[in-house]
Amino acid sequence: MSDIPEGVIERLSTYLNCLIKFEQNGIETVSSERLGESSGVNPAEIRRDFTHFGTFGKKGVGYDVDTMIKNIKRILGSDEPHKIALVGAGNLGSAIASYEGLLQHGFHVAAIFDNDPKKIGTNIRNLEVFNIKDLSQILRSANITIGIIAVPPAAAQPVADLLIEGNISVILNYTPALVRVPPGVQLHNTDPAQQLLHTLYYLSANEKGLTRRKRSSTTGPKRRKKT
Amino acid sequence: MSDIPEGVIERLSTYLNCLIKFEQNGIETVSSERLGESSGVNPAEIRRDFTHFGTFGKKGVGYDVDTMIKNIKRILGSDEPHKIALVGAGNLGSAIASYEGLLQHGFHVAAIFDNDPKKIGTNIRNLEVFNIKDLSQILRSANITIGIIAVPPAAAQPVADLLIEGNISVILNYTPALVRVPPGVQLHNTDPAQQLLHTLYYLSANEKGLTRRKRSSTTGPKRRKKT
DNA sequence: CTTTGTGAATATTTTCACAGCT
DNA sequence: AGCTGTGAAAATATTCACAAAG
Repeated sequence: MSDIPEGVIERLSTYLNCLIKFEQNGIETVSSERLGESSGVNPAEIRRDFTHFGTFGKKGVGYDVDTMIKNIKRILGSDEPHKIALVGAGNLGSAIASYEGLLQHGFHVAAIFDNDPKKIGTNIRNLEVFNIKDLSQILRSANITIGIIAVPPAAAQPVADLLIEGNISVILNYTPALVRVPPGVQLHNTDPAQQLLHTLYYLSANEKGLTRRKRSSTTGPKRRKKT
Repeated sequence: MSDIPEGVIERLSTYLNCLIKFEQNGIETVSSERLGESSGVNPAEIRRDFTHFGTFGKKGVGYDVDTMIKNIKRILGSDEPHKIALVGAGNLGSAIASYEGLLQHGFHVAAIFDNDPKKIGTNIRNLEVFNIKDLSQILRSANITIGIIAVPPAAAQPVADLLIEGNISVILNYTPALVRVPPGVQLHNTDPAQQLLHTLYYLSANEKGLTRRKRSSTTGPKRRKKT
């Protein structure tokens, strides 16, 4: 039965962002066309995406913004809070710990780890920095399922191994290092260089006078023009 | 003639990363099968991806790692250096300025900007922090084409507007704010929350006992199992 | 014998276009 | 009138399978 394309899931979070924007502007109802404009996705595709999970719209009217936000959150699982272990208390780690976007979506940095004795025991955003030696143990006892690696690249794999030992489900790797994980663990690499590499291709195509364009969003929904 | 699928371009940078790893390990030749193992892409697809740009392999042998790295870099355009304007000299900005991965791929932070008088004039990584008021002007005179937004969310759109005024081609937005850009500017949102949202779906699917798995890489190559 | 490059076959995703509901 | 939900069509992408090349 249910085999939902990955693209659908990715677009869902794009829709969610747009819907939240609509909500903030006091808009209570949107048509797939309106949502299409703001998300850059074809309206028919939006409607079909939704039908994978049920029928949410009112014919002749559209979708209720509030309800749809709740629906998508429930589908994705962001209607419940999720705990994050943040490894690395440097600049990047501090930035992530203070990141508003995470809280807004129910993500909660539950513990910060580092191996630097000068940092261990200090506080970042009201959270004590723990010794990385205790990572696996704390992970298990606090039932944390998401880990963010924000350490120097050389330490990425050892940290990943500790997270895995602690029974992590999702790893966000902010390091340029290639990290290996066993099946069953979701790895997401978030390397600015990698992201920029794609765009370069389209950049040089433009300079050569070819037309090539890309709308975008995080971990981008794929978009190309029809014939 | 040339309409190269976006997926191909994305996979290219994945291959590049794998090839660089091979190179570091002293491996001089790879077959599409080997590259497939390490990148998680079907060997036939890799071969077809390459044929979009020419024929690079030796039958019975495979691909020369070194040559292939050069080829992909040339195709993407990362064989030449690219200048970046970094906006925001806080924790995140500092982390990005020190990011090794950027340099490795020929990206070079050419100027840092902030609006905080306490930060303007200080140095990060040997780079003076400039007043954001001068952003557009410096952008144009230094011919900088890539901008990274690492400021508080509320400032994201105004900063984007300044970048656009400075004739930017690519914007990497590290803010959870939705940023609007005119056609002709490539926008990439890099919001950890957004990235985590996708993974949640697969997480809860697992908890429900369904099998659902995802290999990954930055701005993920799509992978699903065949019938 | 190994591995590429590619026509042909499959599979998947996107889009059209419209019946049907409000 | 206005917009959803969806069969059917079109467009894309992936994979097979094998001839040709070293």
